[in-house]
Order: sequence, then C-alpha cells, then structure tokens
Amino acid sequence: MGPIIGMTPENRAETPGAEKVAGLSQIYKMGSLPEAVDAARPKATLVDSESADDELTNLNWLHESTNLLTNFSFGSEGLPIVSPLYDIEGDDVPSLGPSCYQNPEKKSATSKPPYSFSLLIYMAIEHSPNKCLPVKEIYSWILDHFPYFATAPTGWKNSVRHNLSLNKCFQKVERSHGKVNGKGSLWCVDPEYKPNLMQALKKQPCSSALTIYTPPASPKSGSLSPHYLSSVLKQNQVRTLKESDIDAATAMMLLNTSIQQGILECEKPLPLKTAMQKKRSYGNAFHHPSAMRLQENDSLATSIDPKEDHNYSASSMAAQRCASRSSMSSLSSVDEVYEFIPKSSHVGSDGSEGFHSEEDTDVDYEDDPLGDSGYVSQACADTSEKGQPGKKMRKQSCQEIDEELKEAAGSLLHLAGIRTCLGSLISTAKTQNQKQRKK
DNA sequence: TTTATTGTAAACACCC
DNA sequence: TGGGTGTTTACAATAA
Repeated sequence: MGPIIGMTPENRAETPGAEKVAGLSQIYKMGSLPEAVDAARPKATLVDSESADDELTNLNWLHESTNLLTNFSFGSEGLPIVSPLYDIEGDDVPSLGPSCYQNPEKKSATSKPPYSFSLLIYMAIEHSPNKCLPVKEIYSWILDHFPYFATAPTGWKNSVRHNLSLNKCFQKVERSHGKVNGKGSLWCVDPEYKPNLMQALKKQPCSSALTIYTPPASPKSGSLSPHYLSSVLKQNQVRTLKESDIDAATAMMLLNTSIQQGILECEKPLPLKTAMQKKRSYGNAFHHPSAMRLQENDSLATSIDPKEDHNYSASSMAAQRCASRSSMSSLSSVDEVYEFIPKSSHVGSDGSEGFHSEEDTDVDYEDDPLGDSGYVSQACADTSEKGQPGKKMRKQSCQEIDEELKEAAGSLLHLAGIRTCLGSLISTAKTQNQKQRKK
C-alpha cells in the first residue's frame, strides 16, 4: 500500500550505517552458525551430537571468547558499565571511537536509528528495571532516546507491536492481578534469544567500539543512552561465556525438573490457540528441553509444519530447536533460568495463559526455585486428579521417559566434563605457546 | 535468482 | 463508543 515510509532507498541511504542494518538477519541464521556467532553463542550444545562434535573439535571459539573477555568491564553490583557511543542527544559523545560515529549522532534525531525495531525493543526492555515493559513504555523509551520517531509517522508503533507479536525474541507476560495497572501485557526478552539479540547489536555499525570507551562512572538506570545496548551486549556476553561451564549443569537441572512437565505434555497435547503457543510450535526458546526430547522421541507433541515457518522465525527455527535442545545453554545464568523458566513454561503447560503473579512466583521459587516450581507440582496434581484409565501405562511410560532423561542428563554432564578438560588443555597450551613466543 | 529478514500498512478482535 | 493493545496477513525493499 503505497510507498513504505522509512524503507525507501533514500531513507536507508541517509541512515547511518543503514546498509548494515541487517538486524537479526544474522542471528536468525544460527542454524549454520559461523564462528562469529559462536563467540556469543552458548557452547553446551550437547544433544546435537554433530554440532557438539564440531565445537569440541573446533576450538577457535575459545580464542574469540578470550578476546571478548578481555574487553569487558563491570561496574559495581555487577552492573555493566555503559559505553555511550551513540548519544543522539548530543551529550556524552566520547572522543574515542571509530570514525563511523563522528557524525551519525548529529543526524540521528532526524534520520532513522541504525537499529532494527527488534533491537530498539530489546534495548528498551533491557533498560527497564524489571526487564519487562508494557508496549506504551516501549514507545516512550524509543521516543525518548530516538527523537526521530517523534516526527515519524505513527506506523512505527504498529511496527513495534508487530515485532513484539511476531518476533520470538519477545515474550508476553500477563500483568499481575488481571491487568489492574493499565492495558495490555508486559513484554520481556526471551532469554534464549538474548545472545542472538546481542549478536545483532554487535553487528550494528559501530558496536565494535563498545569495547573501546569506558565512561568514568556507572550510569544511572534512568539516564541510559541508547548505547545501553553496549552494556547489555557486554554483560550478556561475559555471562554467557564465563558461565558457560555451568550450562550443562543447568541443563541437567532443567531436565530433571522438567520431566514432570514433559509428562504433563504427554497427557495434554498443546492446543495452538495463542500466538505464544504458536511461537512455541516454531521451537520457541521457552520449550523445555525435556519437552523437546519428548517431541522428538515420542512424537507426542504437535508436529511442526514447515509451512508455518515464515516471518521472523523462518530458517532460524530449526537451528533454534537445536539450540534449545542443547538445554537452556544460552541462558546467561542460573538466575535467568530461575526467573524465566517457570513462568514461560507455565504458560504452555495447559494451553492457557496461567502466569503466576509476581507474588506467586516469588513464593513458589522460594522453596525450590528450579525444582518444584509451582506449576510443575500443580500440573502433576492436576493430572493425578483426573484419574484417567491409562494412568498406569502413562506412569510406566513416564518412568521410561524419566530414565531416558536421566541418561541424557548424564551425557550432558559427561560432555561438560569434556569441555572443561578441553578448556584446561587449551589454556595450558596457550600459556606454553606464549612462553615460547617470549623466548 | 532465490531466500531470509525487516519494515510498513491494514484489518480485525479484544479489552478497558 | 473510542482508543489502546495484540494478532495476523500481505506486500515491498534489501541483503546474503
């Protein structure tokens, strides 16, 4: 319908680095992930034997990881130090940085930001204290930080919503207590896709300068520049890399805790009613690893129609499935597992949007954050109450599944051990190599 | 040339 | 009833 505002060649040409605004195009190709993405991608791809073999034998990523790690810094309380490289408001423009940022900040108020909507939303959400924002707040954040949109046609809001809905990176969370505080839901970043988003950010025109400039003081949360992306990138990369060794253990915990979840899914195939469930059917990151295995091994879950692979998910889905199968390895930390898994899994467990309120989840996780999250026990209770005829058989098959998952978990730990050993060997080799060079 | 990604527009439904 | 929100579809532009 008519010319697409902001998408004309003219607009793109005037947008700084617009030719590189591939956005998520790179990260969506994780199926054939090259070494570049490897740096930010979790390494514990344990289930996919091929990729696991590749990664275990190809140790290039270790060097990249080392390089990355050397460039990160953190402020107090573990908060990342923001590198204001691209302040559209004109302040805090660092003298350091690549030449590509000599001018863009001056134009950005009137030209389109060199970030895709996905990245803008990501930045907005990550900028929020709770890492969750309603659409309206996302609008506000974008408007605040990218004045371009203040004068842009209102279609961009539609684009934001469109992105939120279609982009798997974003997860809708129902507000507590029935949307008392305004319309709509909160939107969060799917932790599974954080590395992807970070990679996309990294590929933005001047993100390479992230590691160059470090401001003297930690920023206040309320006054972050758009380059909060840099901090997000740094933080998550570091966490992903440094804590990658716990991924296998995390995966195992998730496997163990999700056994019952998988059982539940055996009994109740997920209806594909909501978009969230649709996302899940695409291989949503919130899929429990066990559920994935159950789908693959037992074909109990809804099959995935390749025809549905379109828009914002497309080719990445198969890769994401692999990534998902590799446990929640891309979760940056146990904390994130702690925070997201129960909620997200809860949604799909019964096909309804059964999010706990924040209070509920707090209570649930206090006792056993990873293991007996409320929904799991509740789900089991639900199934036990049904007393269906095939209960015994189901129980038996569930025990088989249990055993199978335990074996898988053992394999995960085994591979994790291999990784650790390899890491030690490599670091030793590197040290020796450096010594030889010195000589 | 094909495919995937991204942006935009529009229609529709739902809720407050 | 109107506006905000969320979903879906379609199409175009662009990059790989």
